[in-house]
Amino acid sequence: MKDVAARAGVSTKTVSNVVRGWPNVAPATRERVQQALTELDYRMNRSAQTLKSGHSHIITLVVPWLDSPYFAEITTLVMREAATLAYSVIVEQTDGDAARERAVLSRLTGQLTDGLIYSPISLETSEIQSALTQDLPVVVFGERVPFGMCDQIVIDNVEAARQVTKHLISIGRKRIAMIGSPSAGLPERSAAMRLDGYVQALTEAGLSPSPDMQVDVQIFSRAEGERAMDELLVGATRPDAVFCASDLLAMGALRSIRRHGLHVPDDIAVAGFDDIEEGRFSNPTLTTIRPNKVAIAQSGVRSLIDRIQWASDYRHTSVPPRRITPDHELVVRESTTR
Amino acid sequence: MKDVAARAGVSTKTVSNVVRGWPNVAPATRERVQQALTELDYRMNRSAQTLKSGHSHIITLVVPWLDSPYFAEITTLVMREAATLAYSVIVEQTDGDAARERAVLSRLTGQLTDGLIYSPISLETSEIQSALTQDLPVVVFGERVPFGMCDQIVIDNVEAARQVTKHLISIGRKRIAMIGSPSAGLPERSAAMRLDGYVQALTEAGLSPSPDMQVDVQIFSRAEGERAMDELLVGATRPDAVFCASDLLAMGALRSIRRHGLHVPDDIAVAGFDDIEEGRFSNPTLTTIRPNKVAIAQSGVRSLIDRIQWASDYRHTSVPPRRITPDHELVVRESTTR
DNA sequence: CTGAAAGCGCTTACAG
DNA sequence: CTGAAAGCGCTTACAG
Repeated sequence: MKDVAARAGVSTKTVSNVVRGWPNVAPATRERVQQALTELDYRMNRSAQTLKSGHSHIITLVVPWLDSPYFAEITTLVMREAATLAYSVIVEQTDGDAARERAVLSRLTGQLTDGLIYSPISLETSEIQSALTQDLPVVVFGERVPFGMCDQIVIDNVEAARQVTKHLISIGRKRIAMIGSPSAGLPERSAAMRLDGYVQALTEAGLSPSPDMQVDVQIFSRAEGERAMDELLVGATRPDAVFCASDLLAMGALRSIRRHGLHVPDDIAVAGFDDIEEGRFSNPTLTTIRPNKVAIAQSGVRSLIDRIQWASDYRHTSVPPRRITPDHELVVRESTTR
Repeated sequence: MKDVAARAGVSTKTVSNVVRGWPNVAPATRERVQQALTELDYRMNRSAQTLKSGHSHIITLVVPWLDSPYFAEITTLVMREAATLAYSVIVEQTDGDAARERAVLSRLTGQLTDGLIYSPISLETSEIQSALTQDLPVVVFGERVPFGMCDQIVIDNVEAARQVTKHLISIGRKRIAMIGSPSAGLPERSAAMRLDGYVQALTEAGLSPSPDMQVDVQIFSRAEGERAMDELLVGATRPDAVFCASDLLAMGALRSIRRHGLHVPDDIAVAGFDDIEEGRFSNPTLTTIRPNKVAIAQSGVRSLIDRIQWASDYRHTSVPPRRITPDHELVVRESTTR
């Protein structure tokens, strides 16, 4: 930058003004500086800019598993939205493990990141709370924190689960199981919400929820879905429908049912949750809940960047935490249609 | 750091020595500094460190699509390996679009990244070459650059395609089609390599490759796989086997075949490439080539970090480009087994 | 509209 | 083993 200034015969202040597109530079000066810039093939040193300005234009996205299709899709959309706002994205993976969720939080201040989009699975509210006192802007995806603690983006899991269960009832099923109820190994709050919605729908329809028909899992994976369905199929009463708390679980369930020589949906109807692309091509295609992932990603990124910019402009004032609830819809496919 | 130094009664040099774990600090001094560090809850300012040292400990991974299962799996593994070496990963997505692949390359110098793992799809060799003159360490995944241009990680696509095609021949198939041959819309070099291997295997077995049996695609997606299979099924001769250049294409092909009321593998055997987890649960499960993804990710990250450290230690010498070829294996599943 | 100068928080030869 | 000091490359009040 000093070289550019010398060549253009101005101070570095003016070069900086031109580079950053400030308006009050005389056209002739701007011209001269522009030329020097291109002649010297000037590239801004971002670490110097970051040091001085306090902003890296990098945000960090913390996800439990990037190779889970749902999170891969969300991550893609987050990156797309961040890119349009000129931010880069560092991705961190925790495997949903409490220790690693904690580690990521603890070593964040002073890192090269302006803020955090965080999808906790295992970490307790209190720990998240204390991490929030570092004055790094944070937006949380999901149900893991209570309302009012920080900005959060979360769909109405109870209502969505209720809808899909009602759909299973509406096609005449009576013995409706659920795979993916919460467990010690899976503290994910959304599992509990989805169980709530499922129980509500059954109760409203006069069907009594039975613990025998609810199988918990360690993780939302195909393998766990298959194992859980196996368990249901050796049980006393065979279900005629299964609501899976995620599409990945449903994929495993489909495989188990097939292995047992049964047919979907004739013998057992199957529904999932997430609307991953895989479910639009599986055999049979999968009925599911489609959360508005574009809205989730966009509102997450925008809330975060809002807060980053607000924090730097008005350090003294504070904005109350916001909660954004993207919409969702039931998508009916072959797995619940004759 | 100044505050810490004051509190411990030492210079910032000594604090820096302690923080960075340098050996030559007197135990008593170290002790005092450590205490001051914790009392003040000191966090290193990474942007200052980056500015001064020239290293951000961030690497950038450029992928065409993060929501493609293959790349999601690779990205996960890259991040895991980077984390063990204390590097963070910025992920950039290009959609396989030449303009965006170019953009990512052009705005890299001076960015907060120490190096690049790059998976080009569309960009011409010459353009990649010129970008390589920026002295940022780069490792390329895939076939897009000629040997010797830079470090690259690539499996033997020809041999792998040959193997899978030979397998289809070995189960008695005669009319073996291929989905995913290269096209203008899909300049991906690995598609060409896989076509080569397929043609070689047919020729060796005395079967003559026919252009009618090779359908190109715009992108390795489920939707394109379905479309391509539809095309094959309305053709003059119905294939009795299909080699798909990726598992995602195969997923689409399976759906098309099912829609046409045909059976896999009895009517048509199907094989893919990549071994994404989806193919271990699909109906039927999918025969495929399993590239050693752990090896790909690990050798990519290690080569890059090697080069980053080498570059800073011995600016004057140069290391010749390396080419690493991770192994692969054929995995036979239901889609090619009666 | 433009310049001179301080300073962001580190690292690192150079002395001692 | 430790300190004083320069400097990485920017940004930004403050003058003029």
